[in-house]
Amino acid sequence: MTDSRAATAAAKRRRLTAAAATVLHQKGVERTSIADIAQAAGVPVGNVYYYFKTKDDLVEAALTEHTATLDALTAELDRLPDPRARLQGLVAAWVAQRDTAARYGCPIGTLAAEVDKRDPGGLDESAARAVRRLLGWAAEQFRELGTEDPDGHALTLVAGYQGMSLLANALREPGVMAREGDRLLAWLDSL
Amino acid sequence: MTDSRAATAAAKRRRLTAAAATVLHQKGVERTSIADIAQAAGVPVGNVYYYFKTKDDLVEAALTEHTATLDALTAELDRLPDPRARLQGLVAAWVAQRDTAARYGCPIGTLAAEVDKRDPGGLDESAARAVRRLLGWAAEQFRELGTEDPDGHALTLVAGYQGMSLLANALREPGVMAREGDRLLAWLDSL
Amino acid sequence: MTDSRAATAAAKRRRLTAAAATVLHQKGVERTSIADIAQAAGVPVGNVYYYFKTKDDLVEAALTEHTATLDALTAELDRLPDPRARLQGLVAAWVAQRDTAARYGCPIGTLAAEVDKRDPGGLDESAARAVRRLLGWAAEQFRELGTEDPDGHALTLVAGYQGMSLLANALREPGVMAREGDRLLAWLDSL
Amino acid sequence: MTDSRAATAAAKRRRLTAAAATVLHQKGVERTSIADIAQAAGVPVGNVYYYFKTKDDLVEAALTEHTATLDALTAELDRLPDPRARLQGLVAAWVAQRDTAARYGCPIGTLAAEVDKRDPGGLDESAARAVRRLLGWAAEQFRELGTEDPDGHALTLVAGYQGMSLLANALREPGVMAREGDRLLAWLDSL
DNA sequence: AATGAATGAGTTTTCATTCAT
DNA sequence: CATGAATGAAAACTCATTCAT
Repeated sequence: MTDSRAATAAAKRRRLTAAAATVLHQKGVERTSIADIAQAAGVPVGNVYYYFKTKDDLVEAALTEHTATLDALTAELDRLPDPRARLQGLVAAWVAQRDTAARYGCPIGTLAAEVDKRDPGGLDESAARAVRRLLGWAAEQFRELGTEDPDGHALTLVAGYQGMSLLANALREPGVMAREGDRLLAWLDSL
Repeated sequence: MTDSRAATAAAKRRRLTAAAATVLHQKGVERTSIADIAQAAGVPVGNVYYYFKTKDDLVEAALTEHTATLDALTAELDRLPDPRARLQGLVAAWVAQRDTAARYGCPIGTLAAEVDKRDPGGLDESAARAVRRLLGWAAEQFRELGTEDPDGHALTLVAGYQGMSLLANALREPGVMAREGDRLLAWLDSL
Repeated sequence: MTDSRAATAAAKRRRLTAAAATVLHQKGVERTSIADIAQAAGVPVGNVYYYFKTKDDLVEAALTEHTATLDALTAELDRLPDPRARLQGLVAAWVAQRDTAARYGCPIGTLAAEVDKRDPGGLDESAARAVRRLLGWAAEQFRELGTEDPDGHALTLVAGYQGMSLLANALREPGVMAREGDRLLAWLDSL
Repeated sequence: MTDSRAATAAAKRRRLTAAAATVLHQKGVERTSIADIAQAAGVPVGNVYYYFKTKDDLVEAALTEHTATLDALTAELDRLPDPRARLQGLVAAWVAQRDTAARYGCPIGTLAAEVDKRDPGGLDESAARAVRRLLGWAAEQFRELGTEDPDGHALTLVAGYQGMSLLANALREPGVMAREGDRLLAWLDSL
């Protein structure tokens, strides 16, 4: 009935969003065609536009998806009692993703960089929001930790992550993630 | 005759390289057409192919150009007697470029990220080389400074730069460069 | 039950027809999508096809609707005792619509012109019929007036209307309607 | 050499313009694809964009072409000593085109009507200019004739032409052109 | 070497129409 | 009857690359 239809439709939208998140991350926004995403989602090209009016909408959905993934991770970490442990858990998660990072970079970072070159239209803001979400969570942990200038520390942490992801990617060396990850862990310990 | 021809030709190649470096940085590789670069260089489109066989060649030239700019900077810094001062001079130069970084990101970093998504063909290697050049110079300074693990320190420094550039760009806030720049300076002082 | 259903269905059909008449006039046949008409009528897109098998059918309905509007006007004018007064009433009605005409042209005229370019299929005939209806009514008035060649006079009158509507529209000047309307009134007076 | 190349290029542009003028008139702006025009001109589709950046540019070129045709006609008529004869020559030319008008309408009139529905972008102005050119020439003749309100008379003449073209087209009856043409000739005689 | 012009494949987007429920 | 969803065929436009002089 309407229900099963709706369920199918919602599922398809989700499939498209997931496909967009994955493919855009791996191939980059400009090198990914709508057809690529459609194929990855198992949806006919023409039908994609029923769910997303423009390619930019798909990029935005991908950004939102990556943000949601991040939210799920931080929600999980929020269950830890110690803010320092939470931050270290985050770093550990980053390092755990080292192969992906070395191959494709950080999803949010690379998307933000690409989106920045696109015609203005609010996409930059979506990317900035994703980044701020991460910064905000980190700052909250530093605040709970009692660190002075929690925003500054959050910036340092996230910049460290983006920098190590970019270098790992440029050099195709997952080891960079491990090395810098360790340094960040030690730094967090020292606070 | 041959000389002036050669001079003209060399000049054109240089103009094209410079234009490529600028435009590719500002608009991104995928959003820049050969015609864009040709126009910026004041060279007819058809003529570009006498100097660069493919678009990838132009990207490579741009990468080389940015590396050369970096080389000029480090050569300048090499005249300082103190390795610490040299590293701090580098950071100061980065911070001085904060508006550009906030607008377009670090040239080498953004190009490396974009190049990574392109079809394989050695371009990645060019980007990696540019990154390694910077890492190498920094490591040398740390070595002269007597720091243990100079490579690791270089990695940390450059990752810090790439991270702060990316965040400044994503957030469109030059202030990020200043803030993190100060932190890097303090860190160098503490070594 | 069946009655109210039928009533609802008939109402929907009427809403669609009215929406088609308005939107097709304002946006033009080719620039109007079925979705546009559906939305203007408050009917789900998929449902439109229960009432109109093709887009051409909707265009035809719009043409019929505009003809009906015209019929209502001429029926009203038919109550005037003097045929000359009826014709002048018609001209007055045209002039009263001058802003709409300057913005979108005469509905029947613009639709006829567009329909003429579409694949053959009887639509032309619908447009021609609408035009002939107007010509016929006018000719009848001229006949009652005792004018010689009433068909010719009708042609002159309607051509005058179509011409002034087209010019008013092309120049976006409602004043054209007033100016030529006055001339037509004087002409009718002179007969 | 460059010359023959340039000649070829200019010729191609002319061919495209002529093809655009013809095809857009016959099939209408919205029903004509770039491929249609390219084919009519014997030019590969992709190459069209070297000469005309957008479809709108092609429409504008067609409008200009039709205006040029009109200019050629009026220039010819300008050689007649009597302004009344010039105006009657214009009407005669219209009537001579009656089959085309009955089949496709007046080029300028139909283009103006279609262009009016397109996204704004100056095309309306091009159409209005074409119409004003005709109006201006006619007004000049009436002025020389010593008629009072030459602008008004010009409007009446051109509106008459547009109206009869539209009706002839809608009814597919070239006879309308002849009939109304005769009336216009008589009217000019009576002034 | 220089250069305006050509080419053809690819991309995003729109839409009339159909279908499954 | 109702309706959200599907589909596939265009269409406009872009561009790296090549070619004829």
